[in-house]
Amino acid sequence: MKKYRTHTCGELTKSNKGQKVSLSGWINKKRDHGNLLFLDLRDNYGLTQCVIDKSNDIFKKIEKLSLETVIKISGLVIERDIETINKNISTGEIEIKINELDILGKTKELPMPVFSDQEYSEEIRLKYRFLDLRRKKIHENIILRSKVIAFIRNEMQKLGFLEFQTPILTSSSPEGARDFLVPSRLNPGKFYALPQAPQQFKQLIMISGFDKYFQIAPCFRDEDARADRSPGEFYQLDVEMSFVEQEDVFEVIETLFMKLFKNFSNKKIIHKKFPKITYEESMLKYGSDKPDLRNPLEIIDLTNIFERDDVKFDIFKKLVKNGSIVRSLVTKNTKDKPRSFFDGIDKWAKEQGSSGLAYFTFEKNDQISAKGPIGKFFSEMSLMEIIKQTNANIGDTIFLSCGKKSDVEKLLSVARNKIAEELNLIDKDSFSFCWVVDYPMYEIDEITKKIKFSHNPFSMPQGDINKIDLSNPLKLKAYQYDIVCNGIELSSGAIRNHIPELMYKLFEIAGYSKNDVNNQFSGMINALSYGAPPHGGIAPGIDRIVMLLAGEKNIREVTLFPMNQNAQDIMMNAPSEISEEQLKELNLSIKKKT
RNA sequence: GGGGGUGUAGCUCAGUUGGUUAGAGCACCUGCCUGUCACGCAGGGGGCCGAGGGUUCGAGUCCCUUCACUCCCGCCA
Repeated sequence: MKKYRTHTCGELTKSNKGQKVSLSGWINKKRDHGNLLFLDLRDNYGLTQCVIDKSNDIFKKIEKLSLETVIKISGLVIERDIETINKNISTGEIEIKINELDILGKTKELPMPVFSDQEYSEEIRLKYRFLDLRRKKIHENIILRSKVIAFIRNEMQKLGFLEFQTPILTSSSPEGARDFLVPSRLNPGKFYALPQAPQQFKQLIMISGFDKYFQIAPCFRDEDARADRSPGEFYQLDVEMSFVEQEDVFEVIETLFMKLFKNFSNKKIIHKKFPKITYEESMLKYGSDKPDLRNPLEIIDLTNIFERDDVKFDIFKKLVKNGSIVRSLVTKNTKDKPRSFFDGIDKWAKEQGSSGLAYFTFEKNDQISAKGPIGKFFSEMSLMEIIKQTNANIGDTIFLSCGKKSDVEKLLSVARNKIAEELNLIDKDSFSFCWVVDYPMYEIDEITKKIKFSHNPFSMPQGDINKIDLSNPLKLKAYQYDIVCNGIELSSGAIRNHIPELMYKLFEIAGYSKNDVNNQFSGMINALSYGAPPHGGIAPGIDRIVMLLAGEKNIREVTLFPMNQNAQDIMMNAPSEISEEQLKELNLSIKKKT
């Protein structure tokens, strides 16, 4: 017989009736009736009710045990009377009549309860993460994460992909996020960088002839946190394929995601074939390159309306004359919504740092008119034109934002979500995937006004490779794509540029000389010169996939040991100071704060 | 770097217009209780009201500064 247990706490049923068993686990809950005591024992697998009465000598000892003590109990499996069966747990038909007890691990008074539905502050949860992780919901999330990763590995292998590990200590690269740096002892004054993604390595794997690669890859970026973004580290399903075009990558990912989401969730997947939306269209209709397609609202440009003489709304007209744009959102049949609803939206918009959202509702008595604070500024003809352009009906409301293009996009993008939430337009029981394609190769840096890569500098520009027109770089599109689900960006990817001469030209536009490229991407550019296959890939975020499947809004709910917003691990006390010896060995000195 | 929210018992929270000795539930301790499954009942211990300064006869409450956590913006090829 095993030392600690014959069964787990989740497996005994009435078919085990009469057996002498041993269970080990945590005391989840005690119900002490004075002469009779119930004790719920918990382990990874479930709960089992154990019972003891005062006729047993160890009754007094058990009474004194506090919750979360780890014990081993032995006793007989008893079938419960029908009226005392607990249907909520798998072992609810039976209980164990305790006759032996071993205390395996004592506990101090708990800083946070384990068995409770209450919510706790992040601080206490992260500090005592090992207690937090005993709680049901997050415990199950972490198990789900394990199963999702196992499933992905299995599917990828079935699709013919090979899993490889790439270096964790690598070189810093100039593009992209801030690097985490590691000083080199053997090379004083020099630093390794932790990979932001195995980008160059996965391309090198293709050039090495392995054809199809994947990895559950840790990625490190020293950027500020968000609810859906851990500070420090996260995991990607890193994928790269040789001799492929964009569509080949899409096919693999769609196959995998359909299976994955069907297997781990009951929510419906709205599109069997994921729709493709161009970057330009997405920015116009949704104000964002990660649209939530569960949301039926779409943004429509109405700048032209404010160039008409029969529209008297001078604030917008003046702005439009100076180059501003006007875009709108239409809500269906909202004429009976109280004034407080509309003013609430406007107030909210102002809180977002904008100048607010103007609005009016279409009415019809003798003629079409607009009701609302700015309604009087519009002639009937202009209203009819708005109705034509927006497909609105009488009774619908139109919200207007005016300003600089990027500001209008940003505001209406969040307003779209806000208004849809308020009107309950989003089907929370579904997944809506889409591809965002045709990203521009370059964009203007708003601060330096210089041309820079808008995404990945290694992407292949669209068009015939041999005669790509580089004279107007801002018009150049790349084979660069994102996959989005429910407004969450899961991944971006690209067909890579495998032609060194073309790469030099593209880098030159972004201000890198041939020498810069040779120095900063030496490994890659060198390898591309020795026979590189056309290749491309993608890297979906594992944490965000699990978040979606678990129905969580915060990435820490699916991460075992996350850091807090200031990138500290308050349980392990990281980051921490290091000794003088260590500094000396690394040739470093710390500047004292002034 | 900027903006919002929060901070009161081990935990989750209440605390009126500034006014007696700062409360509740859970947890902990003591007692009672043989069918509970969020067991019940009675009692008890536990507070630098995040910190510092100010206004006031009097501050958990008002003002200023500051710290921590969190959400958002910037940032995230």
